[in-house]
Amino acid sequence: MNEGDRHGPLPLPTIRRYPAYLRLIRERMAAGDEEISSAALAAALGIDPVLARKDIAMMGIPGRPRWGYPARELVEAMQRALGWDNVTDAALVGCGSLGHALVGYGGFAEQHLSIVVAFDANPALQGQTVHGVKVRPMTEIGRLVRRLRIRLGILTVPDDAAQECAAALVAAGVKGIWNFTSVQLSVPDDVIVQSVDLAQSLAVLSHAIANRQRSERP
Amino acid sequence: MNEGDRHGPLPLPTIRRYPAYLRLIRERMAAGDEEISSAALAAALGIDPVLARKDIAMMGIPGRPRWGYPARELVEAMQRALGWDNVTDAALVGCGSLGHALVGYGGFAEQHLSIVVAFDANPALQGQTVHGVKVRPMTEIGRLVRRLRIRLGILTVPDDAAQECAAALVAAGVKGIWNFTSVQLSVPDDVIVQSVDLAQSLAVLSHAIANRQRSERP
DNA sequence: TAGATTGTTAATCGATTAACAATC
DNA sequence: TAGATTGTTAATCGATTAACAATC
Repeated sequence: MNEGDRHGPLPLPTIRRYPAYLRLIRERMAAGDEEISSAALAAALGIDPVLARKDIAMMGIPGRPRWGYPARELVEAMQRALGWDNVTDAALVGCGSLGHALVGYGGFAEQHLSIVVAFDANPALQGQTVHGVKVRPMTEIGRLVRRLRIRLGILTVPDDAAQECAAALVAAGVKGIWNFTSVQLSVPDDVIVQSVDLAQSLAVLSHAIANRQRSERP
Repeated sequence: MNEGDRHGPLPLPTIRRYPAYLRLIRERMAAGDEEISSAALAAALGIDPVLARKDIAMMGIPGRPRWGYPARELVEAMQRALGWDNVTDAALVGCGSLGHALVGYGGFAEQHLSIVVAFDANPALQGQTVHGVKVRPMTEIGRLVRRLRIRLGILTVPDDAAQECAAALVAAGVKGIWNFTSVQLSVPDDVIVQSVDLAQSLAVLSHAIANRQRSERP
């Protein structure tokens, strides 16, 4: 069955693989390829080729047996699915070292994400410029986010300020929050929170290391 | 069935929830509580209480009907499962802005992770001190990591240096790599890679935002 | 034609949820 | 005792893998 532009929400694991597919396809296009096989995509991600084909089928892009899939169409469809066909303006709240790192990270351009304002509670930072972005006081979140019609907030404040800042972003009309704190934010149903939890990630790694060691010399 | 100290690898979703459980239990202990119910744990994480009970059953800690689970025992068992009962020394490779942010991040102390050396290819950084950690040239990875018996490497270099640095860490005896690049590292079977992929996380968020918008005004 | 690759349907697997029994 | 909470077994659900047909 070809669902074509069904435009419904896609399975999360599929979505998570799209950026890696995109990276590889762009590389291959730069090298002159116009078509790419599910085997090539799968090899790059370390997954089974059928899985790659399923992920592609979700977008309704047909492939040609013996040739593979049209690279350009794949890129366009994946970018559309991810909302990366337009630039998304974002507001960063919290200009500590992690906030600095995110503003300075060049990789977001590829994902059409652009941090256009930054906020911090520290008066010493206010007015300063971080990688071309001016730091404003927290009290201006409402006014500026609303005026710039920003839909995405990036939260890199200390844990104890997280809920309060999230509320300010939501009140200003943000529709999604990229949460780098370890607080479970409470927001209205129509706002989406995506958390990057370093403790979670580290837990998986250290559990695996600790466990291997135990089984090797018990 | 009570599996007790089975010490086998636990399901990943369970492991990922342990840090959040730990955070809450420590808070409640600080407030004087000595027992905690599965309902309290579940509420803090936004999950079903049975799921919390299953996660606890994995460690073989019995609870008391009408009382809950013994807080201290939970903390000890979870820390043991995560390998957080001892301090883990780590080496950081790549002192760009993200590397700086990680060295400066205070939260790792809670997880008994300690960054004890840092490396960078930039001669201008070498010899400088970042939050008390001296930056060394890349060429010393082998010697120092081996001498300090470091088992965990943190990779925060540009993508094109990632595989090379990973190989150096592995050659020096590292057993796990916390990978902040977007490269799929190839390492021997006995080395574990845990990746923090910001593009993946952002993809989930922007897909959700883009999708809601489409369904609201189609 | 032969062969590589896509596409589809069924089986498996793991995690979560539901239902209910056991216990303090 | 009554009631809250733990503990266990079965059902559901989603994603991946396996098997095989279709197609250029």
